[in-house]
Amino acid sequence: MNTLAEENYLKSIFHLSDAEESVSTNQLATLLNTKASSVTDMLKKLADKALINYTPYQGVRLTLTGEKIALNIIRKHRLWEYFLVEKLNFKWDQVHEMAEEMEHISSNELINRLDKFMGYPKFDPHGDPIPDMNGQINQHDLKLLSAIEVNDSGIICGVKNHTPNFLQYLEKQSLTIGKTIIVIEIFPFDQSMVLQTENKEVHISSEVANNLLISL
Amino acid sequence: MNTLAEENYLKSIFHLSDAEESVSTNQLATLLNTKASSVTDMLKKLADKALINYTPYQGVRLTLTGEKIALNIIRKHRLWEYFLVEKLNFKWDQVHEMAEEMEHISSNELINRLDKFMGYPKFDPHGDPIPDMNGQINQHDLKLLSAIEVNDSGIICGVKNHTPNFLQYLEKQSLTIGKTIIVIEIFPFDQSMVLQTENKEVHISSEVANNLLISL
DNA sequence: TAAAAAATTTAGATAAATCTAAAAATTAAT
DNA sequence: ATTAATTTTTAGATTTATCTAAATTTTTTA
Ligand SMILES: [Mn+2]
Ligand SMILES: [Mn+2]
Ligand SMILES: [Mn+2]
Ligand SMILES: [Mn+2]
Repeated sequence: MNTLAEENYLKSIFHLSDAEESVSTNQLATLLNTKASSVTDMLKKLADKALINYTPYQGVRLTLTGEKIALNIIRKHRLWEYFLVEKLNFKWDQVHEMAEEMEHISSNELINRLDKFMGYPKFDPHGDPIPDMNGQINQHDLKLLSAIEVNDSGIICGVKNHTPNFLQYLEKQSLTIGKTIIVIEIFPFDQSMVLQTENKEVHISSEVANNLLISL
Repeated sequence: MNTLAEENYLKSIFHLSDAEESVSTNQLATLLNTKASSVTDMLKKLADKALINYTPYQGVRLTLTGEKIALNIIRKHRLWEYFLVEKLNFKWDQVHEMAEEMEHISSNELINRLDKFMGYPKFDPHGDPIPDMNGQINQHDLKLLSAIEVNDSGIICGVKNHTPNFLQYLEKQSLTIGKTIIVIEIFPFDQSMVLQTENKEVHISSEVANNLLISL
């Protein structure tokens, strides 16, 4: 149906999209590790296929069809990540690259059966919601840890940064999905924070606080 | 490491190889649904990479490195087929095309964990042996049903033809892996056969007998 | 064993996805 | 409101895997 390159562009456009602004050529070039000229070429092709709305120099938005396809790829990515962690016992920092390949396995029948096999999980190992077969996402609203106050408490429900380094750091500090934390102190100098976790106090940088998603 | 096209060529060369003769350009073109000239181009590339021994006009053989790679792809193919049938409840005639995609997922760590997860199966849903992580195959020697005599009995252990049509036919006749059969009669006119299966007599064509592998 | 047939390779093109360098358009700054 | 900086697009190449048509080599047949 669509090539591997096209699928990766659609997924990236989806991830860069927000309600207000359209996605720029350079944003895509950065995320996809490619050159702006290559992006322009691909945008023309995706526009020809009616998967994006593209006005030269004005960036792009996904069409409804394009969004459906993007959500299906993300569904596959997250279900495979869940499989790798829950069934094959990989750590949460090991699965992203494998899922980048597996998300392109084409069969929807396969992914729907995998979904059933695992009991229809709602979130992937990084706390990201898994779209259902109709593209519906169970979106709960989360706050960045850096946006909450001293004495507030909450549950870690997601990460913004998915790099193995960050995930390994969190694992080591027991700052993993589902853990409850309380903000004990915020140092105004560098916005670093002291957290009370289930068994100990942890001092984290603002960089870390900026990449942890909390449900209050 | 190797491209998808390269992997498919290596696998095809492996499947077409036998002890005596080398594999010809045309054999590969037929199996891969491509043109002889395309095959020649690829053979040069694989020879440059030292994955095959190629003498123009004389066909090819895999090098030891090439064979290792081919066996690893076949291992992945068969383990994924086993997964699809045993864990996701697909029928044996539904899994081949999906496995054609999945065999190219690169991680060996993944495939080794999948192997463990499933309890180190020795044969895929079609009775084909699954190479272990060192490329060792548990080869038991099977005979074509068409090569055995009246009153001989045996167990169905494999199929030579893997098309959905053939597999669906076998399913319907209860001629599936593990079933015991006895040859009741062979008609000299067309080499068709009457078999005694566990619950009934079945009359099969020589075409069918030519594609069923039996252990005596 | 020479001609005919078949198999294989070479030459030259094409489509997809990428690149560099240059041109054009947009945005920001004086 | 010009000029300067930034962003984006166009033009022209490159790489990979294909293809068709023609040339070459091998094999078969008479
Ligand atoms: Mn991921
Ligand atoms: Mn994830
Ligand atoms: Mn198969
Ligand atoms: Mn099989």
